[in-house]
Amino acid sequence: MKKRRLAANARERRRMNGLNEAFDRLREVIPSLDAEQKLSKFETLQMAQTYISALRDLLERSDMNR
DNA sequence: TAGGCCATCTGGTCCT
DNA sequence: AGGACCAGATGGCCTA
Repeated sequence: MKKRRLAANARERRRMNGLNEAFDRLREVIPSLDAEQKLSKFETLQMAQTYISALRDLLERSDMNR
């Protein structure tokens, strides 16, 4: 049934939209060197991981000073 | 114009 | 059964 396929396509499109919105939100919270042009999805994940590691590091250091 | 990034379609599999 | 999730294929757009 062609109708079902089309409906499934639409759902998939919506699903990917949700995913992309999540990527946009993630881009907003990670600092990027040039705010100029946006990071690709892959770059976004990489930067997020790097950023989180840096913050975790910072946290550990500040814990040590108390 | 070749390579990177992306959106969309699709069929398979898993979950409810 | 039907929806959610996933990965592969394909084609379009942009830019280095």
